[in-house]
This record gives sequence, C-alpha cells and structure tokens, in this order.
Amino acid sequence: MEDEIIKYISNYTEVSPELETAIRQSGMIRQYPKGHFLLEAGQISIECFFVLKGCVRRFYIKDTEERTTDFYTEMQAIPGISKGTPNEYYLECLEDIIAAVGNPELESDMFQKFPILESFSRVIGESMMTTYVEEFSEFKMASPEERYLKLLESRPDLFQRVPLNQIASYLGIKPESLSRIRKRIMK
Amino acid sequence: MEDEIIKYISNYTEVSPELETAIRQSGMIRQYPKGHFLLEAGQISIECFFVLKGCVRRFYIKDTEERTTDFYTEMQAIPGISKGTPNEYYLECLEDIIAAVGNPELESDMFQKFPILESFSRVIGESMMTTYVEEFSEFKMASPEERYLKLLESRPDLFQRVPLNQIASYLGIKPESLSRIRKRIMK
DNA sequence: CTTCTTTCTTGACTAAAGTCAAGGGTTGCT
DNA sequence: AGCAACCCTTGACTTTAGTCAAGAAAGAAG
Repeated sequence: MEDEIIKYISNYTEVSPELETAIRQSGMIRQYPKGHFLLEAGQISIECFFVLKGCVRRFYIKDTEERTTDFYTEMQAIPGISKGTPNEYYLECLEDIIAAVGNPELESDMFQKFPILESFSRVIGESMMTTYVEEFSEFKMASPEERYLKLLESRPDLFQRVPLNQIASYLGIKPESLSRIRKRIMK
Repeated sequence: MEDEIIKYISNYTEVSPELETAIRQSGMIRQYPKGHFLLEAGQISIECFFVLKGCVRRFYIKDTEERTTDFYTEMQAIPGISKGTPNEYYLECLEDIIAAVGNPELESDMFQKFPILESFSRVIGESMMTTYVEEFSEFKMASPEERYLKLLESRPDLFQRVPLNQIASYLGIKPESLSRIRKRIMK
C-alpha cells in the first residue's frame, strides 16, 4: 500500500530513494473497519488522512439530523486541521478503510528531513484549494437538479456505495426531493 | 503597505531581517483602480493576490447572467492557480485595490532563499482550506434565509460596499428572493 | 436640476423544495 | 421464517424560491 502513496507523490515531484525508504518506514498506513469513526464531534482533530481504499463520510448533526457534507474516496485527502477548537463534525468509515495518516510531529519531522516533501504538500494543497473553490462556485450556481446530474457524471461510483439519503444531504436537499428529481428525469 | 504583509506573516512565523528586506524589495505590492479586472474568463491565471485594501469580486457568467461566487476583502488571499486550463471566471475590483501579487517565478525564488516562507505558505494554505471546507458545509446545510443572517453577522461590511443583487447571487438566490427574505425578517 | 441608468422592491403567477404521514422493499439478525 | 431496522418512494399540502413585468428609489452624468 505504501506503493500507492509513493506513486502518487512521484506524479508531482522526484522521490529520492532515501525519501522512499523514510515513507515506507514511517508507519503512516493504517486500517479501519467499516463503521469506525476517524473523528467525532467534540474532539480536537490532530490527524489528517489520505484515503487509499474505501469511502469516508463527513457529516454534521443539525437539529438531531445527520447532514452529510463530503465523501472522501480513493486518492482523496481529508483536510483535518482544526485550530485548537473542537470539531463539530464526524468522519465515519462507510467501508473498510486503508489510509495514510499524518500528524503534526511526524509531518514536521519529515518536512525537516525532506524539504521537498513540504514543497509537495504546499503544491498539492494549493491545487486542492483551487478544486474546492471551483466546486463551491458550481454548487452555488446550480439548481438541485443540476447538482444531481453533475454528481452522476463526476462521481458515478458514489451511487453504488452510498445510500441516497446521504447523497441528498450532500446535494443540499431532502431525500424526498431527490426522489422526485430522479423521477422527473426518468421520463 | 509592505508593513501590513510583514505584520501578517509574523503572526505565524518569525520574520528575519533578511526576509523582511527581501519582501520589501520584491515589488509585490500593486495598485489597481476600481473597475479593473485582475482576471477575465478565457485567460490563464498565473498570478495570485493577497488583498491589502479594497474589495474584489469573483464571478462567472452563466446563461448571460453574472453569478458572483466570492468577495475578497482586506487580508484575504485570492487562490489563483489554475492547472494550465483557461479560467471561466472574472476577478473585478469593486473598489480601488492595493494587493500583494505573487507569481510562480518570484515564489520559487523566494521559497528557495527562505524555506520558512514556503512553510508559512503551506500552513496558511491548510488553514484557508479548513475554513473553506467549513464554509461550504455550512452553506449546504443552511437555508437561503439562514445564509443571509449568517453573512450579516460574519461580514456586515459587505452590505455597505456591495450591491444587494451581487450578494443575492453570492447566497445562491435571485435578487427578488433576497428582497423578500429581508422583508420577511424586518417584521 | 434634469435625465439616464442601475438597483431595489412589489405583485401575480409558476415551479420546486420542505413537511408530514404512510406504505412497500430490502437487509440483516435471531 | 419472522421480525426489526433502515431505506426509498408516493401523496397531499405548505412554504419558499423562480419568473416576468412594472414601478419606485437612489446614483451618476450632463
């Protein structure tokens, strides 16, 4: 599984043999069973994750109702830095998960030994940021129906892995509305 | 104006005299008049901006209509890295602007001379990311009315600087709806 | 001050999402 | 097999946003 990470990193920057060894020995790779919570509301997040296998759901609880705001699947990073304040959200493993886990100590240690890794981190972060800003813009501009169609196109796998009521929430609507949108489109 | 940037950076990390000199001499600070476009759709973005004074609006054009998706004001960064593909959005100065402008060459030059600056960049980027993810989540979970009330609280200055129809768009609704929401709340 | 333009509000109507309640389907458990 | 839990859909009704059109209000320009 370390292979996956190294392959991913080498898409962006040269990975020296020393760095590769360090990554393999860092013990970043972890496994979690379906149903496990990587994080619960009230806790302070100190770890961040990079999903290698499986699907993780981020959700809040608003008025006793779960509100799903993100799904993280293969090759996606879960931004996990809170600024010392407790989180208000949950990270739930919807499937058995394999992930690379980072924490501040490990990171600063690795960044010091391998500055290129910090550079990589910054570049990846900027690119994620750009993607996220785009997504947010598109979400604002689109109707619920358009959002549904876009998701069908961009992440069809989600519809095989995740219940529709969580997808509805992710689209910012109620399950009944999603059901009617689907019916409307079917005709 | 360079003072502002240095002050901002030193909130996060030590700024050595050498770094301070380098920043002051880098010529990053620029001014733009109200009405100027920092970026237009179709162009490829290579610069990124940090607003020191004024308000910049980001908008798309969808079905011949302008759709505002962000306002950037004092001490906010405008993420500007596109991956070689032309942008689909505009960056318009709603007021006279003073901004720090970065470009890849200057950045990699500075990062090489002052690695701490790249570290700062990564940390700031991560924190922006976290903020942005939170905002997106809240947007998804809130009704238009709740979004309006939240914006009133979090960025009251916008209502003094920006026409309501652009704010409506920013909230993901039509100007008529915003008008009715305001009326509803007034009572 | 007058004119022109842009912005904001209102009204009447349509379309779509929210709410509440019920029923069918599936899955998983014992 | 039978029960329970969860998920998805439907129906009837309410609420709210979208649309189109018109007019009032506020700003900018001559």
